[in-house]
Amino acid sequence: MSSSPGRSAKRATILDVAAAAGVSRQTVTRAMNDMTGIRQDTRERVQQLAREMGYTPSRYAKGLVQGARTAIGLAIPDLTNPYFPAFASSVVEMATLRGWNVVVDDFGHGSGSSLDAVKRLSPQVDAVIGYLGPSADKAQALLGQRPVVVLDEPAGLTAGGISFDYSFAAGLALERLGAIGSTRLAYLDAGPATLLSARGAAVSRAAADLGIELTVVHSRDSAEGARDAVGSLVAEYPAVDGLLTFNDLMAAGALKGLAASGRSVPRDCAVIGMDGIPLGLLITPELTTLSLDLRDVGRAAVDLLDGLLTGALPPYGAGSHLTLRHELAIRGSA
Amino acid sequence: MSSSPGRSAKRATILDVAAAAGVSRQTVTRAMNDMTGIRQDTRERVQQLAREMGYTPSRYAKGLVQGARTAIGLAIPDLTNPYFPAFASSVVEMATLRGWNVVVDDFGHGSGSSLDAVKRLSPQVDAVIGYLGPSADKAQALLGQRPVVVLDEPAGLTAGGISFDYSFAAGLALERLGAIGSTRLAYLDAGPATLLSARGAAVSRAAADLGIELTVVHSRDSAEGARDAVGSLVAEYPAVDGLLTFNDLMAAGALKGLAASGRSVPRDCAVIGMDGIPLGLLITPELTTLSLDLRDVGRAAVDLLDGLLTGALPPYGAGSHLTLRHELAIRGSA
DNA sequence: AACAAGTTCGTGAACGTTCACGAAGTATTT
DNA sequence: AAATACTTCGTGAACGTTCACGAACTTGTT
Repeated sequence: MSSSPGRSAKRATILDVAAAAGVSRQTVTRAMNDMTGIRQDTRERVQQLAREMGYTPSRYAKGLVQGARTAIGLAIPDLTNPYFPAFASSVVEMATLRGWNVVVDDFGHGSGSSLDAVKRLSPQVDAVIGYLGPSADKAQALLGQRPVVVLDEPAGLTAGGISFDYSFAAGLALERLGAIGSTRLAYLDAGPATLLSARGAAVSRAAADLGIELTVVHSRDSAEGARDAVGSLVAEYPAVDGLLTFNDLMAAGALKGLAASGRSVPRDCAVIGMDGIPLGLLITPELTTLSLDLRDVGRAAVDLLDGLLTGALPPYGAGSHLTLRHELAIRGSA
Repeated sequence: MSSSPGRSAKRATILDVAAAAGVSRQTVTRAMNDMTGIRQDTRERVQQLAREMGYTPSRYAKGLVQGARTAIGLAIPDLTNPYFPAFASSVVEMATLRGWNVVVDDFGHGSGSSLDAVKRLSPQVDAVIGYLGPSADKAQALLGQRPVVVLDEPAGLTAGGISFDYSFAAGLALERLGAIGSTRLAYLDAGPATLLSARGAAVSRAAADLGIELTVVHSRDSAEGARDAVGSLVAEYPAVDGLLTFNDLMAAGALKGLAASGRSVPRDCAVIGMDGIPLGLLITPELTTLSLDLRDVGRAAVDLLDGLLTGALPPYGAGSHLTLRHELAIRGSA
């Protein structure tokens, strides 16, 4: 059926090219890899022939004999949320510095869970860094001995991990809101209303400890979701004068929601985001946020993985888990 | 020197595990891959042993015998510019649908050129999609027979390509600016002042054709660069009342620059961006832009690559190059 | 013309795994 | 107790490449 010329069947191998050129394997190797010890005209003839036959050396055979280049997998929930590319960018940079390749899998297209991502990644990589969520332990099991660095989950489930001190962050935010006189506070969490995120839990606890009234509302993890949720929030709870959000993207949406409801930020209602992505500096007002240096996070993840891969760091041991702290970046919104 | 226990030296192979367990290769294979035909207790014993010895099957050997999974490389100038993750997200999604893996390389860390990225990618992938710029032909040479889909470059240099009809886009933008009464126009290009980008050339030509006055200024391809450049622009050319930018990120910066200079958008000066990234909806005013459906771009790139890989599409032939058109998304800024 | 030195090329082995098949052992039936 | 069926395991071959080494050919020197 296919009218494509002499295709399919099987890929051409080095032996096919050698036979066609009337030379040996080794000569073809020399021609393809620009090695020495081959006459110029044969080199060109072989290269030409290889091109015509559509020959490409098998990276598997090559890797087998030459020893492995290390490749790591990066499992990301949603490249559409600007937090993750910022993180990914830093991981890719640090990995490239070490000569590693990075295979990226984005499991946010409704196409599945982090576990599916790890399954797809598994045959191609020596290790994984990712936001794997609660199924991190299953991912580790899937990868066997290969190290995994999980972000934003409790220690111990995987070989390595990085988490964040949300109690600390929540304290900073509540302190700031108190300082500027906000007393009727709300927190906008990501995810279904039935489930409180780790960030949400920390904020609730911190508020309770300080005896501060806090309304918790929920929306999808997106700017649009946040905008709509904030619209409902101010309708039901008009007195709200301080808002903390799950992340910066939702804070941006919240800003739009507040504007649509005729509230001025920060005069009527202060807003604090979380994570400190560059987007925060482009919106109006500029976003006050609990900031994280994403380059540091990426660097820390890759450093950890490096230690795990070389064996310098004990898996599951001390030093293989890191806790980072946000700092408060005060800008226009609170 | 290293005090890590029994590490380094060489990776454990399947034979090491087999010897340690007193069984054969094949039995280890059966244990590791959860295959049938093995007793439960030997399976567990082997798995346990493998874990202790730090054994991980070589993906090269596995790939060699099982036949290749296809992996594609994605070469991106700068993951920090929100345009590229939006594009990357779509490529990753489409590739995942086909069961491909995606190796991402970001060459924007000052660490080098697109050619370096392709060099790093080459040993790991079967094909490349990327914004390779003018050195696309060299990249193709590097990859030999393997297909390359280049974005935003003229046809013919590589096996496949996708470009954009900037004349058409420029026409749309100038028409809109005319319709809302802007007559003293400026265009903010990315890159050094000595070089006019393809986008810039198209805008200049369109303006000349229409007999419209157009001032061209330059800045780095970043929001900050654009903000500063627009500050200088309004200082030197106070009458400017319409601004077109290289892309949306720079438009966002321009908006900040105009605000800092006390100009109201769109009243004092209208602004039109390019590419239609989601960010445009989060800033104030919402950005009028020459919009591209980035999911379409990613889909088109992967479709093209698929055709080239299977041989359904002739390399360098008709149908292996696509030209897409922007459409005008009218929002608040113009 | 003979020898040395350099250039060009080819052959066996190895990389680590899975596949196809056959051998041995164990349970089930007659 | 023998025959059968099933379970568990092992062995040769193959995947496609590069490395180490040696053979053949070419050129230069005495």
